[in-house]
This record gives sequence, structure tokens and C-alpha cells, in this order.
Amino acid sequence: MRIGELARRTGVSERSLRYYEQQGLLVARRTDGGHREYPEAAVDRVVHIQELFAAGLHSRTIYKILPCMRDSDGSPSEIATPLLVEELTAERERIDRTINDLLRSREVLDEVIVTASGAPSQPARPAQPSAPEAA
Amino acid sequence: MRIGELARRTGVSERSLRYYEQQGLLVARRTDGGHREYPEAAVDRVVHIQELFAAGLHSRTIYKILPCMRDSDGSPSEIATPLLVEELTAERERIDRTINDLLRSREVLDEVIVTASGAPSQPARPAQPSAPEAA
DNA sequence: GTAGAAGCTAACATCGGTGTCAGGTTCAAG
DNA sequence: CTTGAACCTGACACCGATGTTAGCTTCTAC
Repeated sequence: MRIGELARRTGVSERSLRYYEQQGLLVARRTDGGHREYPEAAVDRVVHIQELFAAGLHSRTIYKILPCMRDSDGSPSEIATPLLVEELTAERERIDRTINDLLRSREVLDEVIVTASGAPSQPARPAQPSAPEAA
Repeated sequence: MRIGELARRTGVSERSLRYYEQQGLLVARRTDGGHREYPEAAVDRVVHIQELFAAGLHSRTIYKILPCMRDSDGSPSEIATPLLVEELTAERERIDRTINDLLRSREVLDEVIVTASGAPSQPARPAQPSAPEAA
């Protein structure tokens, strides 16, 4: 398939798909005229890439782990080196910390939401207009 | 306390603390000479701000919810408006999606790590992906 | 009063994935 | 052919929190 279809099917912009290729995350055959031609497996691969990006990994890291995942092509194809494993472990810890931050913040939001929903417009404390005007 | 100490105690750079003030997230009295002077409660507040930033909230959003949290000053001080509640609910959903992405990506990392650690040179046969002990 | 540490403001840089525009080429259907 | 959609490359812009530097002022301890 071509880039337009891949973009449509994955929800990722053509711009991003070209960027992925530039970063070595995605390969494409070319037609004689130079247009990209993707195999079906590209859809899965793009989805995977997106997930990893969404988790805050950098393209360089994604580049390194892609061949170690059983993925688009169905085959793991490579085993991570000890160095890479170390890096991924650090990345894993970062992810854990982020999850914890998210959970904490979600609690905070919930509390604010619940407080507001539970108590109708009753300024608990009309006092101190300590709200600094927006900068 | 002054900015240097606050920075040390919170692990947040002076640059960021000044930025927070500029965004209206943090207030400080000033000495005659113009130096910032923070109350003890600032430490907690900065920590809270950091958590919210880490969860991907923008300073504008943080600005709006800060007065609705029971926080540094100990008092909730304000109740969220319906509009804000709506916004926070959307934010909450974004956080949920992000958590899911992180969990998925963590699984992927775990699989790569386990495969590499467990099998010196063999096609993937991963044992139980290590228990999600984050949270 | 003086030296040096600590603060102040202001301005510019950075990172990295993505949006967008420009100017040109290819593809497919009439 | 011709035409219009789809694609190509390349370059620049953006966001937003944070780093960094510069040049100056204030504070504190001697």
C-alpha cells in the first residue's frame, strides 16, 4: 500500500511516517517513480512505534529495540545485547516512575472533581483572593 | 527561605522556580532588595507542581486547579467550577490513556529484556512477564 | 567597607516529534 | 495526451519546560 493509505489506516500523519523512515524505524520499497510502497505488516509496525513514542521513548531507543520485538514480520529476529538490556531496564524504571506520577496526579484530579461535584457552588473560603493574575 | 534553599530541598532548579512564579503557580514575598522569600509551605507546593507537570499537565491547567487542592496552605480555598471540572475530566481521560500506553510499552520492554536475559541464543519463549510491581 | 556567595532580570538555545508550506514529479483514469 | 489526485524532498515553525549565559545588584560575614 502507499503512504496515504497507511496514514489513514494507522491514524498517523504522512509527515510522521516519512519521519519514521528517516529515523530508520520503517522501511519502504519504492516504485520506479520513487513512491513508497508498504507491505501489510507496516500497519502493525507503525502501531507499535506509536505506542513506544507514546510511552516517551526516543526514536533512537525504538530503533534499537524494534528488531528484538516479535512484531510485524512475526519473527523476533534479534536478541538484545546486554548493553541494550541495561538501557531498557533504565527505561523501564523511568516508565514506572511516570506511571506513579500519573496515578498520583489522577488522584489529585479526582479529589478536586469529587469535591466540586459533591459541594454545590459554596466557596469553602471566599477569603484570600490569592490568585495571581495570569502571566 | 530563599530560592537556593528551596531549589535544593525540592530538587527543582532555580530557573524552574522562577518560571513557576511567572506562571502564577508560586508566590514569594520579596526582601527590600528584591530577593524572593518563601514560606515553609512552598516546599510542598513545589512538589505538587512537579507531580502535575510530570503527569503532563500544562502550567495553565495547574494554575487553575492549584487553588482547588488542599495543599501548602492547608485549606482547599476554592471549589472548581463546572467548566473546570469538565476540563479536568478530559485531563483524567488523557491520563488514563497514557497509563495504558505506558503499561503496554512496559510489557514490550519486559518481553525484550526477559528474552535476552533468559535465552542466551534462542527464539522467544518468555516465562511470565515480570509482575507489574509499579503502582 | 569589602569580598565573594547568592539573587535578580532578560534573552536566547534546546529537544524532538509533528504541522505546514513550497515547488516539483508521478500515477492513474478519462 | 491531459488532468487532478497523490506523492516527493526540503525547509522552516512550533510547543513548553528547562538550561545557560550575561551583566548587574544584594546579602552576609569578616
